Amino acid sequence: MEDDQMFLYSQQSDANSYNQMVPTEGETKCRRRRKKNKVEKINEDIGFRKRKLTDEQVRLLELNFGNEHKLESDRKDRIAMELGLDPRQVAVWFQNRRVRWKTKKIEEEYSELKRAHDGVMVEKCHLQSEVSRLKEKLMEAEKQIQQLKERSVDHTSNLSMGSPSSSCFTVDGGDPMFMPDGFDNNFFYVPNGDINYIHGMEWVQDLYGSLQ
DNA sequence: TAGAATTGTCTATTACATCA
DNA sequence: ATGATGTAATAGACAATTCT
Repeated sequence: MEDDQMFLYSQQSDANSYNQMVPTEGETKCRRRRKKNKVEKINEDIGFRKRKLTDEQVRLLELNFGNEHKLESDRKDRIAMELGLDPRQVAVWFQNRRVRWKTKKIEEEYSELKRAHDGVMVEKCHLQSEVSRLKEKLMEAEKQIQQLKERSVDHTSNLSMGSPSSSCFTVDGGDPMFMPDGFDNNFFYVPNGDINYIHGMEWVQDLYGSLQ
């Protein structure tokens, strides 16, 4: 029965039905909804039903498609002959197969992009939390620096009232400097003997600037 | 060389078969 | 019975190639 249907199909698929329909003059360019053509009407009249290709036919078509997605005329005729199909059927199968292949490829590319995007988003979250953590640390450091300055002012006023302090020293004959309790003096100590408080502040300012 | 015809491919859509 | 899905097939547009 299937062979009979194929025979009928081939009988109906005359050369005219393959030819490209050229739009007639004045015909609108927009797409119209397709109506049944002559061949379809004839097929309907004689009871022709669209049939699926056999597994073997599909297997061989897939094999050919795997080799080359495009279909030259000679190749189309040869495949059609081998499979007992109309060349037009082979061309249609290849066209639909290219569409499926392209759709699948787009889906795969989308999945890949989404995976990459998700990875970047996770990385972004990590970096944002790291920035928050560092900002908190910086604020804490600034608070401590402020406290140091305030104590410095207190010590200065105490000194002026004659209260000595072991944490007091001077830099190049400049203003007296004070270290807070528990603060390691060596933190600002430079081996060549140059004790430089200002350089220490610059380090903090640089750090702050890089986090802005 | 220009323009008509042909050919192949694409997108959009329809029609039909099959299955849950 | 029926809606969803897959796929064979068609229509129409367009570009490249061939023909006259």
